[in-house]
Amino acid sequence: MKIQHPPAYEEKLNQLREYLASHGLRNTQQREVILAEFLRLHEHVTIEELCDQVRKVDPAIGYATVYRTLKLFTECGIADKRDFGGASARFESVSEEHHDHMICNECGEIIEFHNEDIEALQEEVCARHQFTMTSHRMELYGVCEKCRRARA
Amino acid sequence: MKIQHPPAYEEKLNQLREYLASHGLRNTQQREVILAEFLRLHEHVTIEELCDQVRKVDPAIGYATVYRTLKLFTECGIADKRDFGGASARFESVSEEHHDHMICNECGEIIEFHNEDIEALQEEVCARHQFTMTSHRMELYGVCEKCRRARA
DNA sequence: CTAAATGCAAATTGTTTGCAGAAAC
DNA sequence: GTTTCTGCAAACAATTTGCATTTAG
Repeated sequence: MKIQHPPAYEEKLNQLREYLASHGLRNTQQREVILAEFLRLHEHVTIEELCDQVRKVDPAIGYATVYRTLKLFTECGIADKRDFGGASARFESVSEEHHDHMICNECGEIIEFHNEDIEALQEEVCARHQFTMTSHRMELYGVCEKCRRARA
Repeated sequence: MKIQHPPAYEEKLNQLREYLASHGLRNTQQREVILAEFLRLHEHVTIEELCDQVRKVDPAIGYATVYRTLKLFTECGIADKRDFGGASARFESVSEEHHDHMICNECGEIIEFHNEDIEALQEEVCARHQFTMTSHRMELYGVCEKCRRARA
């Protein structure tokens, strides 16, 4: 049985292997499984969600390994740790195009968006404060269209 | 000995009392102490920082009470829970003028700013997605002027 | 009086770590 | 072979909760 890999898998796997090689670290089955399932899952995954998914492929993989592996992914630029108020942190895969989030307070839906004008203004604000920005996050909280309708 | 109260204390205390009254809750000494010290402390306080401060006034007040009280403050619109990556959450007092934050990755300094143009664009983005925004947060991470100089 | 609030300690939850055995290189 | 990695369980840290006691209304 041939395993179906998610779209960017090969590319990210190479990225991972390069990082491991150049840091004297080793590649393992677990890391490949976690990478595949991480990429397969919809964005903004919780460790717990990811763990559940990973265990469908290999039930022996433990929480600690998933935590350690996601930390590794973050270091090598594959994943990004995000944190929307909820109890546990969320991770998403790093993509070329940066985006921000709208979060529905009612159903929890997360909508991504990107706005070049806002980004430009952020740069401007930083320049004014002599601040060298390396990253940013913006989250808009509220009620999504669906929930607003459901209310009425 | 007359206790010196922080600036907005009377106003916020009224706000608190109104909320308590209208919800069948009771006002207590502890709540007033915590309110006073919360307002006195610089913004973006950790529960632990606040607890230490509160205990200078009344050493018997416990962590649990501070936690419970800040949750209460959040509900009645006096405090706002923020969360910049660090281990524990931070609270700041709700002020009329909304602001966002720049956080220095090196020294941890938190700089506040406000930009009307960005706010307007956020509204625009929401409108486009039929999203009803109730609040938002924006954080710019990077290196502040002081640290950048220290590097060179 | 009565219901709500407090303080304590124990419980929970998310995350990290130490260590013996397993797996990469 | 040697060193890193894994899985487990124990350790940790932040936060919450149960309960007997105190206190506000």
